[in-house]
Amino acid sequence: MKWEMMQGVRKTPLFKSLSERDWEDVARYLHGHCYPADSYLFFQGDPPEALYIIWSGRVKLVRHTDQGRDVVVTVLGPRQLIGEMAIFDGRPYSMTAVTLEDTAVVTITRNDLMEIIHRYPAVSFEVILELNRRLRLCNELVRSLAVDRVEQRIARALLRLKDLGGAPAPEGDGVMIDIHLTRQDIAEMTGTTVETAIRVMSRFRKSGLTRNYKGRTILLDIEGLEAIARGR
Amino acid sequence: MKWEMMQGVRKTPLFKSLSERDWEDVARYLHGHCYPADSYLFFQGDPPEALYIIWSGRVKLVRHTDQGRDVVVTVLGPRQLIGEMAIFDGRPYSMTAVTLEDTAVVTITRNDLMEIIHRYPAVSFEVILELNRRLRLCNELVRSLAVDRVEQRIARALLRLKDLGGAPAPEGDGVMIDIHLTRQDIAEMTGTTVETAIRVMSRFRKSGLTRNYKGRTILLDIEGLEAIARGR
DNA sequence: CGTTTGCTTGATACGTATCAAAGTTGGTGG
DNA sequence: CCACCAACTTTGATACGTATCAAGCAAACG
Repeated sequence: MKWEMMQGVRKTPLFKSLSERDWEDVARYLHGHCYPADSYLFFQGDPPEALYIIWSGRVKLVRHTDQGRDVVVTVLGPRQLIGEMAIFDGRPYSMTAVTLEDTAVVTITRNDLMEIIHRYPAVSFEVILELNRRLRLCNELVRSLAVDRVEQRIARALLRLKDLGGAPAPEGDGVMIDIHLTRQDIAEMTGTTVETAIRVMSRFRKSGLTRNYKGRTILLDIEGLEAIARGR
Repeated sequence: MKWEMMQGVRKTPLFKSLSERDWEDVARYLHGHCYPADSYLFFQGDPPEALYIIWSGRVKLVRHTDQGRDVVVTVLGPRQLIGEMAIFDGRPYSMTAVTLEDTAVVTITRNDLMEIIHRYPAVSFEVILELNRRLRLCNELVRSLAVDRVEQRIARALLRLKDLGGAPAPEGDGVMIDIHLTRQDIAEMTGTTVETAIRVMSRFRKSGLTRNYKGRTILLDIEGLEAIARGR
């Protein structure tokens, strides 16, 4: 595995508190992999094999339902973990992980991770913090789905995506969400249908809140979107 | 604190793997408290003081929104933890905890718990498993809110409540949900309004799926409810 | 008791899903 | 370079589920 990649992983919250010596021990368990866009890291229902740490690229986590409709629970980027849940309790992955772009990851097998956790309490504590973070985000999502209208939920989703994949807009001003997402993805993130997502998005565009640029969305009026996210 | 209470807490997943000696050490940090029905353990926004372990009774966790509407994220019963999230990352409680009945709890202050976690890795691992469980439930809730109709969500909620507070029906057959919940609570659990919750509940009753008994709900046709929960 | 709290029903309005069809874009191979 | 195909986007018409508003009723309670 490339050296820079190792250094990146070493600075991950999960491992940052390890001493140099302990880190060298842990590093032996790491493996590097690359995936092209639109490939699957694992499927919902698969037995948990490994923990993934994203090095570069983005991955979406999709929850499938009995009858067709999917829910995109979250999109993850560099330094974030995938598959922790299944790893710890040993039950099958509860979602499918799909790359949105070319993606490089570092993996640790379930057995190795378990060993690491029991050997290094500091890692264990970081895991607790990470699960906590996820739980807070998830609760927020529940609240939003329960009480907000589609318009608010989409505004919220855009703002969240800006934090994850925001970059200065390539021309003019605003912040570009540099992640390839279809309207279908946005619909599935916000629990609505493609058509409704499209209608809302173009309403945003016509109001000057956003702009499109080569398939990406540029946020022009963050405050305006925040006002909508809060409910007008 | 009463001895039987201590024994109960000792058998909690969190502590069950401790040796007798370690347990005696940990037990010094525990405190017992009692609350009448409809009282508050803490409010959303309060700084995190303590972890609560329910000894008897039920507690609901409510998330307040900026403009009035609330969401009941979950209902918890004996042996379950409350407040872990806030404890670990130190941020304010993200929800309000309200007792639904007379409730006895055991508490551990934040500082003490942190110390315990760092001293006993086994406890730490149990915490990870518990957060995991919560996260899975939360994701399931997200999926349900995103794609299911109110009828399905309420059916699901009833089935979940049965697992939490189910008891053989006192007369006739069926399973009684022995938790005092208003229609308002059910509405807030499923992200709908009182009126709609009432309409759905009485439709269930008229179809012979449920029955009312002194303010409690008795589930008569579990399979029928499961069919609705899966979407007809 | 009167008052509060929770339950119930009905009429109406609005948001969103659904179905249908056409326009747009990007990529592939001839 | 163009033609073509598939995937994605867009718009419109309509139907349905649910929220909202309004009012009456029952049970619990101080």
